[in-house]
Amino acid sequence: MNLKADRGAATRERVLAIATRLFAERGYDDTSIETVLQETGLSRGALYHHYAGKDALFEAVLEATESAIGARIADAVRGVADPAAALRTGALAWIRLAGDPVIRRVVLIDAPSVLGWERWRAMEERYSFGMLKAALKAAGTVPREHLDVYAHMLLGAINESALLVARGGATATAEAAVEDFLNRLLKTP
Amino acid sequence: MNLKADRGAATRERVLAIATRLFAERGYDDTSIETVLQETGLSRGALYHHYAGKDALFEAVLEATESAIGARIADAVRGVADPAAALRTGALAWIRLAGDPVIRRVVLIDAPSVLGWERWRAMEERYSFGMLKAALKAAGTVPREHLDVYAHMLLGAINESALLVARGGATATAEAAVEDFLNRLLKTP
DNA sequence: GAAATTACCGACTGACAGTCGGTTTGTCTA
DNA sequence: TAGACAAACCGACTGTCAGTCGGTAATTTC
Repeated sequence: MNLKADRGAATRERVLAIATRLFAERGYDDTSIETVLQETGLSRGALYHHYAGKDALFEAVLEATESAIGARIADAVRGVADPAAALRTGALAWIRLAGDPVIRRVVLIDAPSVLGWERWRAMEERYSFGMLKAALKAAGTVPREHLDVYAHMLLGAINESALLVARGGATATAEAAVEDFLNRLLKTP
Repeated sequence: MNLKADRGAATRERVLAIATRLFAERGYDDTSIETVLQETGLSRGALYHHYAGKDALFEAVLEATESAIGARIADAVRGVADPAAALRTGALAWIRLAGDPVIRRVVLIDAPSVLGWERWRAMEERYSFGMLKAALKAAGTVPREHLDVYAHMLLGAINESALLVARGGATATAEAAVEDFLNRLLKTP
């Protein structure tokens, strides 16, 4: 079980890479399985052997993307001791990452409606949202009982500004505004 | 031009009401035009005579919904003199409205991906976002150059908590958290 | 009363996601 | 090492759906 398993894994990876590009370029709806087949050179049967359906393929793309984002933000934050500063650094890193069309289209726009809010939230929990909540807790300026709602609101706010930047807004202004926003929020009242 | 125009308008309204219900119950993708035809008793040709396509129908539904939301929030805020208080009142009203499945599904989940971020933003600008920005400006505690980004972040935050409540989260906790959130944000630094 | 406009009809088309009964090709075991 | 087994891969086929188009009927306009 080696040559064969490897071939399967390689195929899955190839499909994933191509599907990622297509989903980012055209969005979920305007990407046909037909196109994925053409670009990968695979047959219908082969594709459906590896991925249960179009949603499953999208979910795999999303999972890989979220994972990559998580790693890059973790990199940016590494070595920042102060929790509030880490939160700020992480948020700014995330905003800059949102310039990437894959992240914008796949993660910020299509994911909630394709997966449904439930599954989308579950995935976010494992990645960006989870990190954010932990950081917020470490900062210690938010009452325990509001932690969850706060983390949601904060993520919503940051994602929204990320979309704004991604849409061609002024990056510098947005970053300054986000810093200001966070400073106000994280101050002990 | 009366009997005829009236009949047309009545048909459009009937379709709109039924489509609204279907989109809210099943979401955009899982609502087929076929079903709309069955439930309205209309023919294909007639439907496409009134609405250019499925997106156009959805957009009409969204427009009507947003307009209704705007009116209800304006109602809630009417008579509140202090801008900051009005902002708080409006935000809480919005969160409560988000319990409605039509609003949750159509406005918060499907709209961005069906219309595309561009057209979605343009519509929000005319309704909730426009109101929010005006209120924020009136409050006067946010630097002018950050007003736009701030309004976006705030709307993102509020929408997110609205989704949380709509998904069955604790309403009271969420409302308290939102109040706290807004209080921190609106304080002059 | 004729021309124009509007509401409405339904068969048809093309695109697409997903299915299914295969064949081929490595892998494990008796 | 033969033969069972499973995984990778194939492509014709099906059902569903959005959208089109050449109509008819009814009403308004001139």
